[in-house]
Amino acid sequence: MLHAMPRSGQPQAFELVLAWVDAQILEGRLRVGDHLPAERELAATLDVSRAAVREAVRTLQAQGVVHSFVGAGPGGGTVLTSVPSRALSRLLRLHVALANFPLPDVIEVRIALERLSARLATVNALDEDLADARRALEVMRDPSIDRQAFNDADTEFHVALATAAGNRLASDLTAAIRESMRLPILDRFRHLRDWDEVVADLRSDHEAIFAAIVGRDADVAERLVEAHIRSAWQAITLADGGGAEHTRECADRP
Amino acid sequence: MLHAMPRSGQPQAFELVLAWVDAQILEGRLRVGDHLPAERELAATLDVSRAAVREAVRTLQAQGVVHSFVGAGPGGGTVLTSVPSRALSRLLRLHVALANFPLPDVIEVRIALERLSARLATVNALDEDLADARRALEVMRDPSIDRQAFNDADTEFHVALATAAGNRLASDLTAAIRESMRLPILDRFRHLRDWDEVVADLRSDHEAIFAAIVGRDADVAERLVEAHIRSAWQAITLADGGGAEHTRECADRP
DNA sequence: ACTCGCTAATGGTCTGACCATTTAGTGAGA
DNA sequence: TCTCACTAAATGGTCAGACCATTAGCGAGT
Repeated sequence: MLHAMPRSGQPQAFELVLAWVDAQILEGRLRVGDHLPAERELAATLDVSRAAVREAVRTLQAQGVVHSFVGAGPGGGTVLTSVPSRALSRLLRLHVALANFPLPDVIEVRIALERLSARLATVNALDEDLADARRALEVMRDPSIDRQAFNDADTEFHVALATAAGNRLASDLTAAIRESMRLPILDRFRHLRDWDEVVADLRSDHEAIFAAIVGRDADVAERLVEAHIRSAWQAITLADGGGAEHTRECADRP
Repeated sequence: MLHAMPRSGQPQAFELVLAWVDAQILEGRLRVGDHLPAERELAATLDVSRAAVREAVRTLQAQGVVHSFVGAGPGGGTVLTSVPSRALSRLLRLHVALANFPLPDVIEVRIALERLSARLATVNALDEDLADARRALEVMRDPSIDRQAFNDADTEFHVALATAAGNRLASDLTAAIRESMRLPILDRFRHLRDWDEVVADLRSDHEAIFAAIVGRDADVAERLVEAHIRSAWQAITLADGGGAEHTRECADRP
């Protein structure tokens, strides 16, 4: 049910390797921090070529399950990791770019997740957990900040709240969603006419959300987060000069 | 910021290919349904080996972005797809198995997502959109149903609601989360003592949720969904005979 | 006891070959 | 002219074997 089957019923060579690793993980023989057998050894064990093993490793790497290091001894080899956020980010980003996930859908999910995070942060977060969020607020207070830097600090604020909430899945998804929307948001930011007005609203939204969380008012925090995300999205979609509508997410990386 | 850098500053060969594909997608030159250049051709274009291209393709495949077909002509080649749900499922399943995402965290996110889906389904879903959910309800009404079949119908019910809600990201995430919890849930099901009582509760929960949705009462639907998920989780975690606690997700696939 | 250098093991990469599958064209036969 | 079988080409799938850069560990020499 899980893996795509090729034309015939035979699993592909790299799927054999994936199935082997799956089984090891499921049966608890492989845990985070453990080393996979060396590529040549695993290839010999499973009677496939080393190329097949490497393709499987790439698959696992794309899922954030392993990370490879060159060199001999304990420092080298392919190790089970626990960094799913990068993998989630890349996956979401690609599918948003392909329009498999329409942005309005993403926004709704983002609201649901950040409402959860706001509530959890209100209940669980200690003061030092909120240090990152506080720092992001400081950065956004700078009147001379440019649009990209503001957006990055904005992202950091929301991700910091999600992290402070202590729910790993929620925070990783939140980070992934923000990352997936980075280019579309920057594109709309660029076409904003009343930037100063928008950024003032965003600033006060953030301050109010933060105050509600440190004030331990979960209901208000939840409500403010939802209102903030909705109004911000509306501001950069409806109020733009119309230039963003037909602008395909154009690459601006150096 | 996105891709892991190897030891030195040089990007790895397969990352060159990924970057190229990324750029094509971002600039709109590659859309869903389009063919990637043939592996040999792409290798020549980017001046890397075919093995490197294949590793990149495996990465993209793991992200649900492409699917490969053997053979010449339009029927063959590697094609951009839009099936992120399998990729999401596998990613979540692995990380749940590795305990990178603790199950209680997953449950909280699931509640947030399904509350959203319930609300959206109440507002958006036409009657025919709910046919799958209705069919799953029928299946679960069978008194002689075994635990695995019940769980599969249960999953189908929740996923059908999410699909009827019309939010692709929410439904894909819901499906992925259910899939990632399948083995842990089945394991706990197996150790349940008062199965008949639990299943009766689940049945009535589902019927009530469905009634609230067709009755267009979003608030009630949301509330019922959250209560249902919480009570079901509590029933299979707290009320089990203690056997599930130390049972590592043991494989039961054929 | 310390240092230097060698060796082995690792992943990273490339080359070149062969296979199975599929399409498209081509030619022989009706 | 049409039809069918066959061939050729293009595709991904797989493998074997080589070489490289990096790293850890060991051992000889000081």
